[in-house]
Amino acid sequence: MDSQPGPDDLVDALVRSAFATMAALSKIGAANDLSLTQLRAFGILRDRRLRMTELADFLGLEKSTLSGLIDRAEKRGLAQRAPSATDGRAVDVFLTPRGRQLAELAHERLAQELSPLTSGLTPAGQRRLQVLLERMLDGGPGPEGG
Amino acid sequence: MDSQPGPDDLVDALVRSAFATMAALSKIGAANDLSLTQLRAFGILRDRRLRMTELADFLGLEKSTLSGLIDRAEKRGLAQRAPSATDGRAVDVFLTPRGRQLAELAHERLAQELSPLTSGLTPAGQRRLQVLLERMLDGGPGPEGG
DNA sequence: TATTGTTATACTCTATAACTATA
DNA sequence: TATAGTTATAGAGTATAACAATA
Repeated sequence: MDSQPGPDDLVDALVRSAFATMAALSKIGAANDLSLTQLRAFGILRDRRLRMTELADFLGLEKSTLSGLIDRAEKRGLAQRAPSATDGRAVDVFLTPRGRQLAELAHERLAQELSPLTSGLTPAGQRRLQVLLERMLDGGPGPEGG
Repeated sequence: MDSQPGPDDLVDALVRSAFATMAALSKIGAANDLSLTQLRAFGILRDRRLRMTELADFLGLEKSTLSGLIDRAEKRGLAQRAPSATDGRAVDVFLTPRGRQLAELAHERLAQELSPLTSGLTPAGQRRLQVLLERMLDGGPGPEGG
C-alpha cells in the first residue's frame, strides 16, 4: 500500500516529544539553577574530561560562549579548569565532586520526571521505542526485524 | 547498584531526539531570524488571535517577557497589536499577512529539515515510531501488538 | 482591590571580532 | 600561520519589581 500517512505526522510526534522532554529538562534545570545548556554540558561532562573546544563542539556553541558558561559554573564551584597536560594552549574542563553530584542527581531526576511519559509504554514498547529512536538518530536504516 | 539497561537508555534516546528536533527548529528559526520561542509563538498564532496574557500562558512566559518578544516581531512587521474589543486593559496579538506566511513556511521547512533523520527509518519503522511516541505522549499503554 | 500590560533593571545565553599565548 | 582560549561588545531571552490604566 502506498498511501503512507506521511512524515508530517511523525514530525508532529517528534516535536511534541521534544517539547515534553525539554520541559522536563528545563524544570530540573530550574530546580538546580542550571540552564538547559549547562544541564547538557554537565551531562556530557558527567564521565568525561574535555578540552574547551571539544565541549563547545559537542554543544554546538562558539568557544567564547562556552567560556562564559564555564566561568559561571566555576564560580559556583561546579566545574573546574586545568591546563592540558599535552598542549600548552589547551584547557581541560571537568566537573568538581559537587558538580558531578549535581549531574548525577539531574540525570536521576530526569528519568523520574519523564516516567509519566515512558511508563505509558510497556517495557517491550519502551525498548522498541529506544531502538527506533537510536536507529533514526544514528542514521542507519538497518533491518526492520525489531 | 545494578545499573539496568532499563528506562535510562530510553531517556537518553529521548533527550538526544529532543535536541536533534530542537536543532532543526533552531535552524529554521535562524534562517528566518526567529528564535525558538518566537517560532513557537508564531506556530500558536498561525490560526489564532490571542491576548498577551493568553499567549504568555501558552508559552509559559512572563508577560513582561512576551512584551519584548512581540515588540521585536512588531518592529519587523510580522506581528501586530490591537486593543481588545471587550476589555479596555487587554491587548490582542496576531500575525500580519507576512508573519502568517512566514509561519506557514517554517511549518513546511520543518518536515524537510527532519527528513535526514526520519528517512533513516523505513516507512514501516516511521509508522511504528510515530505510534509509540503518540502512545507515550497520550498516556495510554494500549496493546502491544506491534 | 485585582487584572492587564509596559517599562526598568539585571542576568544568562549567544555570536562576532580582537586579542594573547602556544604550536 | 594556525590553533586554543579569553575578553570586549552587542543583541535576544528571561524574570522580578514598579508602574499606569482599566475593571
